Amino acid sequence: MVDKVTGPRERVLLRDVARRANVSGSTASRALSDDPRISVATRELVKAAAADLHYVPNAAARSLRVRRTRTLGLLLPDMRDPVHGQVASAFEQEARQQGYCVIVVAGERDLVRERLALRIFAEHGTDGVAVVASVLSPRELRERVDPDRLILVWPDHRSMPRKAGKPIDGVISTDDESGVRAAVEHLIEQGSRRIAYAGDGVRASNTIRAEATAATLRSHGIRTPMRTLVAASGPDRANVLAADLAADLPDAVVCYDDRLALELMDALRGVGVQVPDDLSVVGFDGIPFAAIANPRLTTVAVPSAELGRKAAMMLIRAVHEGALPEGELLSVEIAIRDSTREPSAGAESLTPHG
Amino acid sequence: MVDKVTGPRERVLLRDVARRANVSGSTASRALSDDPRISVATRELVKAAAADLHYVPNAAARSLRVRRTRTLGLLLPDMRDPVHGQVASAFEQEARQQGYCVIVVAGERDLVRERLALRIFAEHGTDGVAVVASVLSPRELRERVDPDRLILVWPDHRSMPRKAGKPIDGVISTDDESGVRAAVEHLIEQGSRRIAYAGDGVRASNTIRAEATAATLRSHGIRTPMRTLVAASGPDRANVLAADLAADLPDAVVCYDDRLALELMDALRGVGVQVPDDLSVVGFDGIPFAAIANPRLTTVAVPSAELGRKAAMMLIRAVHEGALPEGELLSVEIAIRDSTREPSAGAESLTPHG
DNA sequence: CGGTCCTCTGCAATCGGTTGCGCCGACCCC
DNA sequence: GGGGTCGGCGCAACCGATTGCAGAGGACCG
Repeated sequence: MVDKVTGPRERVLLRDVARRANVSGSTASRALSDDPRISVATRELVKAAAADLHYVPNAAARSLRVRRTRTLGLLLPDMRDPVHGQVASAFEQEARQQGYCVIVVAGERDLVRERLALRIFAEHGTDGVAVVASVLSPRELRERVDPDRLILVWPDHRSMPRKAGKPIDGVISTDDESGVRAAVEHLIEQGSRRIAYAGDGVRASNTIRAEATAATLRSHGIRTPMRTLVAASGPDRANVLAADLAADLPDAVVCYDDRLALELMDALRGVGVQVPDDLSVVGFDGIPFAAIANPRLTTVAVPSAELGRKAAMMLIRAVHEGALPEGELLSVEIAIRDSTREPSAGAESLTPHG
Repeated sequence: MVDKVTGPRERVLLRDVARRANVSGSTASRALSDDPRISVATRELVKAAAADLHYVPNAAARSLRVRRTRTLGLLLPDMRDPVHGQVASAFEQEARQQGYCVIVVAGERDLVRERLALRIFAEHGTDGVAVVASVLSPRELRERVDPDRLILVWPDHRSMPRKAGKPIDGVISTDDESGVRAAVEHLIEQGSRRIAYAGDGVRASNTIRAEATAATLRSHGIRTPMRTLVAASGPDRANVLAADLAADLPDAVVCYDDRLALELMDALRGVGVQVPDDLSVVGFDGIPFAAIANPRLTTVAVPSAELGRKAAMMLIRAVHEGALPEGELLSVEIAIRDSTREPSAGAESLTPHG
C-alpha cells in the first residue's frame, strides 16, 4: 500500500481535513486525538478524510501550543564505539515505541560541543535529555538542563552522590566494581598473582576499574602491588603498552576496555608474547568482537542495550510523572573465554619469573 | 563560564529580551539575527539582554513561521554496526557544524519501521532526509519524501539508475566492484585459484560483491566456477559455513563483510583450518577491529566516515539550492594484511587439492 | 525654514494545531 | 407544552517567533 502522492506535493492542513469531513477544525483535531466528546461517526469520517488526504500534522505547530515536543535529546561521546552504538540504538528504539523521536548529538568528549548540544536540546524543546558518559560535571548538567527531565548514564557510579548506597534518582550506571572483582578473582583462581592494570588515561571510568582491581588483589592477600600502565593516546599506544609488559611480564593484565585489550593482544603478538600462555588478558564491555577474537577475549560484559533501553524508559517516566525515577545500578556479567589460562594448566608453575 | 540559572527556571521569551533592551519584539528579533537595518548600538544592547536573561529561542515557534526546521532526518538500519555508527557520527558532526540537528531512526531493516521513520520526519518537518541502506525501494522513498531533499546512501550502486555511467543525482555509493576486484586479483596474484564467496542472504549489497568476485575470476581466465556459500542467520551461521568450507577447502574465501569474515575465522579455528596457511580470507568494510584481528584481516576498506560526511554535505546543499547535487561513487581501498597468503610462500604448490 | 530622504524601529498579521467556553438541538420528564 | 439536561460541535484565543509595511525622527539640501 504505497501512499502514492498524487499531483503537486502541496501541504495539507488540518483545515483541509476538516473541510473534507464537513466539520470545524476543532472537531477534526479532537477526532484525530480520539476525544470522547466526538461521536464515533464523526471521528471515523474525519479519520477517513485525513487518510484520503495523506494528512500529516505539523509537529512545530502542535508543540508550540501544547508545550511538549515528544522529542528526547541524547548526548553521547560518539556512535563509532560499539557500546555507545548499542546504547543509542536501544535508546532510540524504546523511545520510538513510546512515541518519542530522538535528536542525537555526538559530543566527542568535548566541553564546548557538549554544551552546544544542551543548547540545541533547549531550543528544540526536548521533553527530556539523556546524557551518556559526559565530560561535563553532573552539577553543570543539572544547571543547564531541568534536573527533573534529565537522565544520566554514568560510567563511574562512585563519582555520583548516593542515597542509602544506591545511585541517586535519575542516574543509571553499571556495577563495574563487582565485574572487575569477579574478573580478578577468576584470574587469581587460575593462579595469577602478578596482575597489572592497563588503563586509559582520559576516561573518567578508568579510576574505578583500576581501584577495583587493586582492591580485589589486596582483599585476597596478594601483597605484590598492582602495576598500573597507562595507555597514551595515538595509534601507537598498544605497542608501547606491549613493550612495557614484555619487559617484565606479569601473570595477567586487566584492561580498561575490550578495545584496548584487543589492541594489546595484537601488539603482544608483535613482541612474541603468547596469550594466554604467557599472559592472561581481561577486557571490559563485552563487545561482540571480543567473543570472536583470537584468542576469544575474557571480558566483563556490560548490558549496553539494557542501558539504553532503561535510560529511555526512565526518562519518559520522568517526563510523565514530573519527577525522577529511582536510580539503577545494572549488574554486569563476566564472560570467561580463552584469553585467560585454564585453571587445569597449573598456572602457578608456568608463571614466568615465578 | 557556567550559565548559572538563577531563580526559578521560567521561560524567557523574546519579548522579555525586548523589554529589557527597551525595544520592540521585532527589533529584538532582527537584532539577534544580525539584520543590517538595526543599528549596531541597538544590536549589542539586545544581545546583551539576551545573554543576561539566558534567552533560548523557541525552535517550534520559529519553524512554524519560517517553514524550516534546520533539522535533518537520518534513517539507517541500526547503530550497533561499526560502519553505520561511523556513518551516523560523521553525518551528525557535519550537520551540526552547519547548524542542523539530526533526528535519527534505526529502521532495523524493517519495512514498517522505515515507513514510520519517514512519517516521523514528515511530522517534524525535517528540511532533508538521508536514507542509508534502506529496505524500501528508491521508488517508494521518492514517493514518500520530497526527492529534492532526499539523499540516498546506497550500498548497491548497480541497482540504482545511472546517468552517463555515474550514479544519479542525490545518490552516494561506494565502488564495491572495484574493491572486490582488487581483492580478488590480490588473491590470484598470490596463487589462489579455487576461490569461494561467503555471502549474506538478506543484504541487498550481497549480490554485487558476489558477482564482482565471479567476474574477476572469469576475466583472469580461471575456469573453476566460483563456489558460493550463503550464511544463514542465527548465531550458528559461521560454524555452518566453516564446516562447509572445511569439507572441501578452497584456496581462498571472499566474505560479504568483515563481521562475517571474523566470525568465519573464529569458526575455522574450531575445525582446525589455519588462516591464511590453509585458506585465505578477505573481508569487506574495513572496520577497526579487522586491523587488530588475529590474523589481521585483509579487507576492502569503505570510507564510512566520508560517506556520512558527504551525505550531510550533499543534503544540506540540496536543501539550500532546492535541487539535488551530483551523485558520487566513493572509491574504496584494499587493505592487504595477514589473512591472505604472502606471495613469496609459493602459494600454488601449497594449494590443497592442487 | 520647509521639504525630502533615509535610517531605525514598531504594529500587527501570520505560521498550524489545540482547547476553554459556549451554543444548539434533541430528548426527557413532569 | 415548558423547562431542564446533555451530547456534539464551533468560535476564537493562544502558543512564540518572524516579517511586510509603515511611521517617527533626524539629517541634509535647497
